Amino acid sequence: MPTSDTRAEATSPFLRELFDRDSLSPVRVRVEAQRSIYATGDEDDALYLIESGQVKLLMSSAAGQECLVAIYTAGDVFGESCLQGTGKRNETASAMQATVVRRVSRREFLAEVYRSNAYESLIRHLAARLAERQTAIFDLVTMDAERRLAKVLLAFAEKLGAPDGPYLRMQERISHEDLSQIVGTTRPRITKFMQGFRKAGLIQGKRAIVVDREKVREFLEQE
Amino acid sequence: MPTSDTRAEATSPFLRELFDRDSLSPVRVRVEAQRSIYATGDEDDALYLIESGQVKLLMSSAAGQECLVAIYTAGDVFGESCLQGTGKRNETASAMQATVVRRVSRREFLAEVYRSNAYESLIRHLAARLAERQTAIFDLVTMDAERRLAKVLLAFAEKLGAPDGPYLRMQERISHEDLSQIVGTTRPRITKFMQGFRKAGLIQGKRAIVVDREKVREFLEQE
DNA sequence: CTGCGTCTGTTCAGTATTGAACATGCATTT
DNA sequence: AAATGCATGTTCAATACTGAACAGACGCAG
Repeated sequence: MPTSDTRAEATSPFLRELFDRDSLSPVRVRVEAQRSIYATGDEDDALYLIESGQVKLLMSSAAGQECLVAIYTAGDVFGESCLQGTGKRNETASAMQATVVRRVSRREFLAEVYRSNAYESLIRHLAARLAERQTAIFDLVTMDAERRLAKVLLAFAEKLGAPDGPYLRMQERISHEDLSQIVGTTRPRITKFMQGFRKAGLIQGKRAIVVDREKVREFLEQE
Repeated sequence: MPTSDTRAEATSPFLRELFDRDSLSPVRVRVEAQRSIYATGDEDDALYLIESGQVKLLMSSAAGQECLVAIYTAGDVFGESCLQGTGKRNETASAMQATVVRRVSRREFLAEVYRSNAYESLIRHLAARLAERQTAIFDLVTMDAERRLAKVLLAFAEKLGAPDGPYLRMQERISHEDLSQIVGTTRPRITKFMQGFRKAGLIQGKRAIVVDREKVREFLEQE
């Protein structure tokens, strides 16, 4: 019974802390909204910590098809794909709003992991991300689009939302367009589902989305 | 343009070698066809090397829905999910035929990685698996079922097949049922697609599937 | 060589999903 | 306040997909 936070993953504190070490010399980079930090095919051999803002990770095909793999926010580390050691990115990281990141090269990062004997933590982290992706695959194969959307909303609410009675209030908006690229369906479909959810009381509001944790869980339970 | 071997992943030689070290004391286990090596919820804290046979990794829900995440064969290492350190399995590994595996506990495995200073290799391996899963997600979100099937066939042929002219001949069969759980569609659908592929010359034969690498690639290219 | 079980082939009605088009709403700029 | 631009809402015909049911083929154990 997979219940992981599909594509709204938390970063383990240890990874975050690594970026604070004096021995590292992270470069602080400010990125405009809609600008990419790295793109498919780039030779970018670094990891990033988000100081503020929001970043989406997307894969795309030559034909222009896109899929949103994950969204990261302040405190998250992303760019682990460089740990493959191929030197090339196979996805694009793009700022969803004005964002500030700290950048550390793979070599420096790994050297610091070595110095602090933190390999097992890093391995734990990667194994956990692997499990999350695996759960995402399971969801795509076995659940219908509506359910997948509910799950994604719940995941984001739990990651980004502030408690508000039985609700979780999300400050950051996610466009229907983005949601469709996460869920794997079309934009009009998302609109329809969202309306249904609103009617059923699973979510509330338009500007800031407010999610009723329990009701969404209930919806996901029912066969 | 993701082109990884979706769900037919090769194991890096270094991982395989680790299982040969004298300092490790792997337990050799013989598993009957259709028996599971570990199952969802099990407390199984080990990695496995396949000596002979074939293993499928599947995730399942309480409702009985299943999804085939990966297939591993002789020489592959699986069970990395234990590296999360939760002590519990969140997927099931099941022998598709009589299979012999070598089992090494996580602690022993990591100790050996430490002794041989091979952390970076392990990290590379995990990062690569992560990228593969990511590609699988992309495929599920952006491609239709027929294309996904073509891709899966190609991946397996390249992993398991022996060259035979322009073809790759697969000794091991994969049932339509299994394929449907990989691709995320129904069994009758797979049958239909396979017939279409046969007509178009992408594949040949019934017993042993024979795949025309080039033709399948062509099919995948065409938008 | 017979029966059994498993896998493949086939059909189909019902449903879900796509993709394209157009309409509306809501901020931001001028 | 009008104009602009972007996100959401709405519709619909065409298509893809599901799930269930049944038939045939094949391999294997008795």
